[in-house]
Amino acid sequence: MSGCPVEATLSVIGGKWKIVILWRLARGTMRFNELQRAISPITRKMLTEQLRELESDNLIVRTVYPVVPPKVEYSLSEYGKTFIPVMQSMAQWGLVHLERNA
Amino acid sequence: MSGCPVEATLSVIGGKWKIVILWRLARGTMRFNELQRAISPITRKMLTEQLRELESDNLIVRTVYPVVPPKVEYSLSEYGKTFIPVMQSMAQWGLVHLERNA
DNA sequence: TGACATAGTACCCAAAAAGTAACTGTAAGG
DNA sequence: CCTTACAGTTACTTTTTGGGTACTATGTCA
Repeated sequence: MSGCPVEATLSVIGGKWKIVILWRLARGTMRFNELQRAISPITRKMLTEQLRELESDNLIVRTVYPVVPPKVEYSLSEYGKTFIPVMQSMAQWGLVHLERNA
Repeated sequence: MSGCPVEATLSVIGGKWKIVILWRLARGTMRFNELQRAISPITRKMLTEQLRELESDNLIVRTVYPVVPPKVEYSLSEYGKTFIPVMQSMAQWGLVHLERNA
């Protein structure tokens, strides 16, 4: 919107849960309910919304298996993987921050 | 809250404008109205709130000069400066993202 | 026959975040 | 004497966000 790179990043990961979701998926593919349990107390509604947005930004890939009960897997796209270094630098700083405020 | 380093980082910079403010201050000290003009359309209220929170997290320093009209300067604290690399990696990724979606 | 599991959607309401407008004090400049 | 500048604060309204509940489909298991 503004052309500022930092704001561009924020617009993609601005959602309350997006980075947490991406951070989980960085460790590997997960199913919907798996994500929900991992990130609790996120609600199904919020999880769905955030996943849809991440998908439309091409950061994650949604794979539906036509089975019953339904099976849907989420994973980072190749593009989404380019975001891992950013999250790593966040994690590193967060670690220091946690120690500092311990 | 959760002990997750990424979430810890998010809790500090979660405000809508915080990173933008920090990113500005990374280039140097700024006065209140200077910041407001630079970050428009942020409102005075929001700017005040975000600055106060950043200050109480010790990321920025507020310096008041007892003159009329008032003069208040904001700058990154030493601790705040440790966040610059994180913002740089965000900016880098944002640049690629902007090009990709150009 | 009936419950269970998965991955959602639809709708309504409450809470939180953000915006708006008016007000503060004081000195300088016209 | 009236206006402008700065750096806010306060009260009120609006918008956005998030939560709760109920509902969907259908194959398997008991």
